[in-house]
Amino acid sequence: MAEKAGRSGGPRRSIGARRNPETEAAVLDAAAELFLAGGPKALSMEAVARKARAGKATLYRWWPGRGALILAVYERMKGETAYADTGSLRQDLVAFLEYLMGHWRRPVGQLFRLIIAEAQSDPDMAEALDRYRAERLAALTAVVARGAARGELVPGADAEAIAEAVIALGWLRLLTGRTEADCAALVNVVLDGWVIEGA
Amino acid sequence: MAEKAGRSGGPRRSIGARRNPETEAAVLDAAAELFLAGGPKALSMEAVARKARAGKATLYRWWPGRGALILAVYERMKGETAYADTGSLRQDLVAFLEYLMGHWRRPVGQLFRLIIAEAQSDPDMAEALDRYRAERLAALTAVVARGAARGELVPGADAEAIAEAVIALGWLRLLTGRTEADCAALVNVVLDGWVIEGA
DNA sequence: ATCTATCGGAACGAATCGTTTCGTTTGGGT
DNA sequence: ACCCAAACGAAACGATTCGTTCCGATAGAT
Repeated sequence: MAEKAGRSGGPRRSIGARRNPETEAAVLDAAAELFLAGGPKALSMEAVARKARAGKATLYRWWPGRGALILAVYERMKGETAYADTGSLRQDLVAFLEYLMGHWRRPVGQLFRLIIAEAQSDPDMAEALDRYRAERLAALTAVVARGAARGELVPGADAEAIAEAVIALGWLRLLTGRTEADCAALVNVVLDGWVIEGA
Repeated sequence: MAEKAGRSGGPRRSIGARRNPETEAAVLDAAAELFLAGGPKALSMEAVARKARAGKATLYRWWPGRGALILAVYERMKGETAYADTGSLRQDLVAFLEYLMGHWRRPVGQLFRLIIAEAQSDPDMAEALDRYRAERLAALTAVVARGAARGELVPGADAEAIAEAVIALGWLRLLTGRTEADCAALVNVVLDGWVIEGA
């Protein structure tokens, strides 16, 4: 279960007046394993410290609280998001949504659900989530704008609004546990008003 | 602060082998006041029992846990949802979304955010939320279908998908603290693909 | 009159939180 | 080469919450 210290069986010691990477890794490993095994409430500072064989003082030295630790685990788990460029806006959006849904069917989806949940009461988490959301919205807006530049959309279409609607559907499906979806149909609802069918 | 017992200053006693409505009211009042004053984490079973001058055993007798208590408070705070019938589907949806957003700008919106958050880790809460969401989705789907029956939509339009998209935008805005929105624009993004403009 | 379910109150053990203290380890500044 | 500062694990602290379990008192139901 990788509950032992970094290398050998002995406990990790200080490596001097600087942060010990083994400790950081052990803590993040422990947090991820606890979350995957027991869900959100299993991820407590106490439990993480125990499993990682780290002192609580060490945890609070590097992560201000549970929220920061969750974010750190997420940053470590999430991969790069791919934004396809198929030449067709519709296909690009379907590919994005299918990637997103597939991604969220994995443990990282549960973690993202937890982040959204925590953000409803933790201001720091809310701010981090908002940054992340804005970043994703900007990237997807660029995809839509690219399609518009190719002349795929009627004039006056609001690229950001379209991107936000796609993201909104993704969030709703994630939060209500319905990530098995017909992504093409979901995209159609949003997009059909704006595409030039003949194109 | 209405922390005293129901009528006079004396503590509430049992009124016999049946539930005391004053106790129920005092508990729900206390829970609502604690939430409004101190946010989600202020609403603990302990604090509610203290403020309501009720025994914890009494709380757990009537509400299995924090989740059930939150739901009870929400049921008491939420009003009837109005579904306008203006004769125009677009106006109906805009009216719905404006009502929803206006509603959510009030404390009940914070409470609904909390319910969504708790539902991410509490199965009972998730089930209650899903029932509520399905109910709202059905009602809004009926509004869309009514418009379709009036011939406002192109044939083949998926009323439920359109309704879900509108709801998804509402949720995203609520969860990210952006309930001040141009509801007409939000509706347009979803609806423009399906309306028959000439109608 | 007895039964029974409720009420407030108190206490319980367990768990978590966030902080603090302690002794040890070791790199980096002087 | 020496010593200080910082990181480390471990343990303990008081406070809070949880969910349960007793208790004596109350008063409708039978």
